[in-house]
Amino acid sequence: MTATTAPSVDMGLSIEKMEKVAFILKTTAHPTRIAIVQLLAAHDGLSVTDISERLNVEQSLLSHHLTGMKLKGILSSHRDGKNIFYSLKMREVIDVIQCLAACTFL
Amino acid sequence: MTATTAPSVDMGLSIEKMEKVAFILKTTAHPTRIAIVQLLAAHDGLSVTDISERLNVEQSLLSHHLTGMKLKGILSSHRDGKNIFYSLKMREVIDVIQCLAACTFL
DNA sequence: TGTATAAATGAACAAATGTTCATAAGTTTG
DNA sequence: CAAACTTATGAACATTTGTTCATTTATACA
Repeated sequence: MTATTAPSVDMGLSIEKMEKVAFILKTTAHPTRIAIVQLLAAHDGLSVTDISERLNVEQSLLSHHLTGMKLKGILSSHRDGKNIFYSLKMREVIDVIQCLAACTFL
Repeated sequence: MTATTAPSVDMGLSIEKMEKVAFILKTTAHPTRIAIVQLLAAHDGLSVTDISERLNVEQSLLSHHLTGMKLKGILSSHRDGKNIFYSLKMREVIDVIQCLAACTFL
């Protein structure tokens, strides 16, 4: 994105809120990341290898996604021995995905 | 995105659905586009200049967003005289935005 | 201590996105 | 038809995002 001012609106959502919404949408809008959210929604606290195997995504790439999502507040993690376990921090994200997933038109 | 296979999952959402969800999230995940959706959710069928003025976004840039969103099935449009009026086609998108917008933690 | 295992990191690169600017293409009206 | 107005388009460019690969860091365990 190049230097630009956010659009101004008179309506429901404030600019800041809109940007936060956009932020959440963006950080989640990727097949792998959505799969991660879903997986963790069902089984909280999985190790990287767990996730990697279940989703069939290569270690390094997965790690990039995970650390990114953690950085952005979507996930949290803690080490236990050799493994690092990830969990959903921002559980609200699930709602959005379920909401869209439920759409019949898809 | 470079050549990659989508992650496989055993869970709720199929890969195709997940990609469609990602698609919707992505095509909407932008402050201006979210603002457009919101605006059209409230006032259906606005002209480009209308939108441009209300959102304070430059004509050409807005047009790019609008035609993109139309191309992707989010919006529809029809010409009436000099003006072209845009409306929300995929109204489900509103739900997602409202859902996120309502989140108190934002 | 050395080896294996688990995960993160960083450089390099490819591709997608967002933006700007100038210009074209329809439409109305004098 | 020409001038004014409304919207689209396309090239150029900057920025961001996604991916790969090689390497490093951290931990466990023989």
